[in-house]
Amino acid sequence: MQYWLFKTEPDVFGIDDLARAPDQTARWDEIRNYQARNFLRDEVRVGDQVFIYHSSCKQVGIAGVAEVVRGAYPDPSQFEPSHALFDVKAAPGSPRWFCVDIRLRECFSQVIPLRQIKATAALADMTLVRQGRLSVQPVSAAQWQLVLKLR
DNA sequence: GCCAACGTTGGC
DNA sequence: GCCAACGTTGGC
Repeated sequence: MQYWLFKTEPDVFGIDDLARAPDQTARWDEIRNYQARNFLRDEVRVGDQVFIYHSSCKQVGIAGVAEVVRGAYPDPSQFEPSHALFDVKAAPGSPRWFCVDIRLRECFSQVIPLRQIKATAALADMTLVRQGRLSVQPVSAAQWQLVLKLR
């Protein structure tokens, strides 16, 4: 079992939307970055635990925990011509982009601020701190436990 | 809204 | 394969 951090813009789809979804389960889709895609497609497994991170919003930080309940499958949005992220180079037989399904496990009472994570010396090696712009990123077991202590 | 950092595209 | 130009991310 591995740990991950998934980013989202809560104005588009945040942890509250996940909480309201049927069975508190939703497709994690619209990833259009190769590094993130490779993690989703090749390494994210059913049962893996995921931090839900809110970006580009008032309260930037980690909002809660979810669990992967379905492994990688082709992201349907790439095949829909009307979709903003339609990919003309993708075909059902040769998908380029993948998604997974996740279910909410815990919504933190308060978002753990990015500021606080950056201020925690033991978390200085988190990908979140080192590489700001990756939307699917691995989290070590030690980092996972440390972040949970900041709740 | 600014802008740094990073990713992608495309000519050569 | 290089690299300039351009686009996107995302904190502040």
